[in-house]
Amino acid sequence: MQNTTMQSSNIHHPWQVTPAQAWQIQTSIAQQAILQDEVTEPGNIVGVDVGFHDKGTLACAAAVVFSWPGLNVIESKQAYKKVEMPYVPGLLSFRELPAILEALNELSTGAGLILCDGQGFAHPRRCGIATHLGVLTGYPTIGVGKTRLLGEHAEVAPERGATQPLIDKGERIGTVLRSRSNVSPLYISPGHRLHFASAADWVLSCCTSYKIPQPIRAAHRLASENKQ
DNA sequence: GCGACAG
DNA sequence: ATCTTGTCGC
Repeated sequence: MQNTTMQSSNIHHPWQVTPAQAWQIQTSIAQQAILQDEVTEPGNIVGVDVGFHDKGTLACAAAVVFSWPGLNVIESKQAYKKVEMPYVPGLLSFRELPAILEALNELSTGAGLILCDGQGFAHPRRCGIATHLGVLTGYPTIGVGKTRLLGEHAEVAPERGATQPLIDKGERIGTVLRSRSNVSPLYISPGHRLHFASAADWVLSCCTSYKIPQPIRAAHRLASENKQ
């Protein structure tokens, strides 16, 4: 169906954009995100992250596939891409997704569930990097932030597994999760095809002895490693 | 106008 | 994100 006023050609939207263009794209993507639980047995859980090299001019994205619940590495790929956008709070996906999408394309198998560094729904326009990646690829995604972008929450108990809802303007936007006892908590929010509780459950199931879930931890190491 | 501000 | 060694605490 032809519609010349269509404002949401997601699949081919540009990556180098002005803030105004980014907001329009994010608003469109957010409307397409599904916040209902659609993940039962993921088959595998993929961690993705980006590291910067050559004084910040080159991005290296890594995608590491883990079995679940065994959490063993099944496959890992890297993709290098020149950095085209600066880091701007709220527009992280435009800077990191191009490289991440290439790394994901290198995988020989599809993803059952993807864990991303950063927020998902817990975003000003409810379109963090996890949401953006989920809607573009169709894969279930979860945003795992090491720090807060926005929202308020009560103090989280110090024991592993403790949680508190993350709230913005009276609306729930995520979960603050203590993934390891006595260590600063993670900010979890659904990206695509998952709800709040299950998103936190999946992340916790991937946190063995470290604060950061294994898939993201592995992707972070691979994306940031010094090569020579 | 003054802070806050994923990676 | 990135530049970087030792050190305090469970």
